[in-house]
Amino acid sequence: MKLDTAANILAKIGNPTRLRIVRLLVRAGDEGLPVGMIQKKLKIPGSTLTHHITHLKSAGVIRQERQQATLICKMEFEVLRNLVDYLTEECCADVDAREDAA
Amino acid sequence: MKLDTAANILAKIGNPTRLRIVRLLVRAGDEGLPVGMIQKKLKIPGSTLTHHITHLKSAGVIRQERQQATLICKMEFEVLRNLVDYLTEECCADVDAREDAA
DNA sequence: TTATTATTTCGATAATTCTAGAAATATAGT
DNA sequence: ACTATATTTCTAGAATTATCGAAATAATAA
Repeated sequence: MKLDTAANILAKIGNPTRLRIVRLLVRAGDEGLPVGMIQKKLKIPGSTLTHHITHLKSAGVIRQERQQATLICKMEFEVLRNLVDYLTEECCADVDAREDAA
Repeated sequence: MKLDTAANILAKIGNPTRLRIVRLLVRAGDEGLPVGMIQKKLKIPGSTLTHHITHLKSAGVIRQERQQATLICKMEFEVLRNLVDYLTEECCADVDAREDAA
């Protein structure tokens, strides 16, 4: 994973409201959760919620699928997993500090 | 780890310049790296670098220790590890979606 | 105590992000 | 066609963050 990609995802889920959305969707599993249900739980205006959903989608963290009149938000678990892997590698990198890699 | 704490750390390391700083410091290990060395590698003005270092310190991601005339930046590895743990728990949370937890 | 190197603080501007009301669009039922 | 529900788009103001030059401070050596 490229540094800028990782930074982008981190920045997106680094917003408290969006991190709450992510938590909800992770717990919802593969079934996902309708936008309306997320709104109900977070108690924020729809336009604000859409704003945050747009950010999460743009970073590839979630996707949306229509089911009749309602839109279901689903976690892209692999993206999240890749991010954790990236951080883990960074975190546990060999201590024999390479001089390059900036 | 509280959600807001995690979100704060994520937001801080979600900036590309700061993520580069973190990478450098992780690779530098427990010895850390002087501010000047970081500046040399990132090629950014000192005041800009200080700005980012201040953010990372405020989130507890790094600390600074003086060694004579130079300030050494060091990674707070445990904080990073805790963050990864938090994300991993979120990521691998039980699929039997709890109705609470928002 | 003057000079030098290392780093921060100050201050100002530009850029981005957040928030949310109002209007628009989409889907489906009557 | 009309209504209701679900969600987004538009828009604009507020808030936060990023950038960096100039001046200030810290530590040390000459």
